[in-house]
Amino acid sequence: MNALPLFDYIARYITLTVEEQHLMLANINQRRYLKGQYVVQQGDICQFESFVLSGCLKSFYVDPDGHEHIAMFAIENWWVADLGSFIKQKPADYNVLCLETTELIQIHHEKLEELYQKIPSLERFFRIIIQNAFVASQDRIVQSMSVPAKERYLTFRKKYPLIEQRVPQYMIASYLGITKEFLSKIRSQLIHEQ
Amino acid sequence: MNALPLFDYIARYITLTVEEQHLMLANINQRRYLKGQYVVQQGDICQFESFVLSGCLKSFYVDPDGHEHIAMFAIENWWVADLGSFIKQKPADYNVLCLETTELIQIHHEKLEELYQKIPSLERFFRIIIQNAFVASQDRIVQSMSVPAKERYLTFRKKYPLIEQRVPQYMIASYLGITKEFLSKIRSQLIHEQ
DNA sequence: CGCGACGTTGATTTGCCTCAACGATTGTGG
DNA sequence: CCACAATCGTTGAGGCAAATCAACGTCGCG
Repeated sequence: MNALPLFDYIARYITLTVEEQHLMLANINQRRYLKGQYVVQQGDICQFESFVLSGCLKSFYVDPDGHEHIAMFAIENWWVADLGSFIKQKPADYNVLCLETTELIQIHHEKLEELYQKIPSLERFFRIIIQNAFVASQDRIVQSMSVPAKERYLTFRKKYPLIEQRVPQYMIASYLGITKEFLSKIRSQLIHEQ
Repeated sequence: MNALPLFDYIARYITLTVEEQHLMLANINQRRYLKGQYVVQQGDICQFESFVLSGCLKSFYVDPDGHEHIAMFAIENWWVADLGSFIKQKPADYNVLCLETTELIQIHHEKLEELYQKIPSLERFFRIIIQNAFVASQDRIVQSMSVPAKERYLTFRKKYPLIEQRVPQYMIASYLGITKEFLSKIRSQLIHEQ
């Protein structure tokens, strides 16, 4: 298992003793998924929090009309799960699907609860991670209300250049809350303006 | 100071010893605000996390055109702050304003960091709180993309009946991401269809 | 009473969606 | 190595949800 990127990432926020690192290692698993495979499916109970070692995923909701709405993307050094399903251990509202061959480190729900008991500073770690995610999520809500689609697209490109290069445009459109056709028109506008 | 509601609320998630409760008491303050007063203003550095003992507040962003976009409401037993400003100690993007006479319990940023050191289970408490808030925030994003305004209004009424009764409609419209005029039309539709 | 805050209603406009058709690129099997 | 099907992106015509603008009604309150 290649847990180094995970421990590096954790080390940005908290310090783990060697014993704590071993304890974690004993309670996590690495798993490889192929492009097109589901990590979580709507209706499943989400068993794992997953840390992305390599690859790319999307988490999305499929509405009753069959339209897909992307909640977030995840690439290297991101966490992904259906958090609502994970914390309440209830059926998932979201799907998590691999857009590329993807290596994940997964922590099972029960194991994480045990780890929280044994390594209290892990609570701090996840508090900080989720706090940041929450702030970003609030900002995205307000952006979607106050900023027109063209500007949201430009902001996305600036904020997530790595993602923009790796995922097809119709998924970016879905993330931005617009149709692929409309994003296409925005892009052609941007080209003609400059 | 009337910290009972706060301790009751905390007790839903973690158990504090008597000494820990005293330690907390020594590091929090109660403060009363009048209707119309700001707890945080855009540009300020947000110094406090505030727990609502009584009253009602809105947190909102004012865009460059002067339009106001409500990120959230807060009533009894909610927490409110500009979290992004609070955690990074940088100028706030949001305002927090009292809609009624409001009693808050406030924890200063520095004191909270100290408390985290001294009472590790507080990390757990806030992790859980913020996890729930994050899940709700993600759902709101997806809702705003997949559900038309009329349904979002009905969902809001069902989910937050207490808030709906206390705040003017134009603010609910702003929270839902629509204009007051359009919400008014939705309401008259709802009346005429039933 | 009169004013300010809030809500409503109607006419018009607009940002974005839907539907449909048409490239361009890629990959895959015959 | 070509055929042809997916997959992805583009373009245009028409439609709808929601915004804008403007006017008016209605309270509660100083």
